[in-house]
Amino acid sequence: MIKRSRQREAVRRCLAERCDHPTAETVYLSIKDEFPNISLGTVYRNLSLLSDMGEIKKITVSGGPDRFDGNTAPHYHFFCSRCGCMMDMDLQMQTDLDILAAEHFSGRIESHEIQFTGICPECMNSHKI
Amino acid sequence: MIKRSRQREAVRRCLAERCDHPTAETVYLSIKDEFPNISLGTVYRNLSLLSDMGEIKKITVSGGPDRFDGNTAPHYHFFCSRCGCMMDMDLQMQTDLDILAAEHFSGRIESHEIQFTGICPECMNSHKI
DNA sequence: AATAATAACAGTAACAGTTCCTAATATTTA
DNA sequence: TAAATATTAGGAACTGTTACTGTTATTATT
Repeated sequence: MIKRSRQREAVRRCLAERCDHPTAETVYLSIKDEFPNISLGTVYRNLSLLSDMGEIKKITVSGGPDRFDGNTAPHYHFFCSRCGCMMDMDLQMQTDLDILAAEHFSGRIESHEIQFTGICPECMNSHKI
Repeated sequence: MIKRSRQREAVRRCLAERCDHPTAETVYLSIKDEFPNISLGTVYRNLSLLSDMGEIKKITVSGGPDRFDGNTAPHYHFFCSRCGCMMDMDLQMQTDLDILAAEHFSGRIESHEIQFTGICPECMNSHKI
């Protein structure tokens, strides 16, 4: 039986409010204003709990800590190789990819994820490249 | 100036020979037959060295250690959610995706990666699902 | 071939991100 | 209100990876 907790609410709320796909550490620091002595372990536990319940999404990034996404609707991500920021892509789901991939595959394909890489808009502006 | 070393050759050869996208640990154990006292650090160092030189590719997997791929030609991957194995997909590169994604994006898109998820052929056979 | 220069090594300590443990606290049930 | 128990804070422990150090292997020079 699951009980509600203020800390878990705060984690949930934090992810709902921001769209920058924060890390556990960032969520922790962000919540610390409201709960000065929240534990990092609590943040981790609730992040994976919410993730297991399907209320948030965990995003694995190469060579860095995991990030979390409050937007559970299927969508793709962009990762800036310059500043390391991550953002959602405005691109409809390519459902046909699963079908296309299944043609030469004898297993079962359930889903796919796409991660784009490049230079984010902000980096394009701030530095001349 | 880079000098050749038997250990690095072994790492390179190991990845060239197998197509199961081994982890650093797996490469280490595999090489240990030939070099009984090779250091895990040496394996890590050479894996990232070869990766930096573009001779192999590093693959980041959610909730597990990094894997390495001796096939540097652009291709997509499949990850089995049951046994955790990883395999190459027989699907041509969807280069149009970068163009499509760029339409509603003011940054610069350089590339993309796709990872399919589901049940691998072997798991489909061995267990009735 | 011998020597010098230095890249790479083995071994190990340190590190980052994450999970696990315990006694205390908060939430729910009765 | 009291009992039951999920959750917490805090910190120890764990995993994957990188960095450090003195030694060894490889290459360049003589």
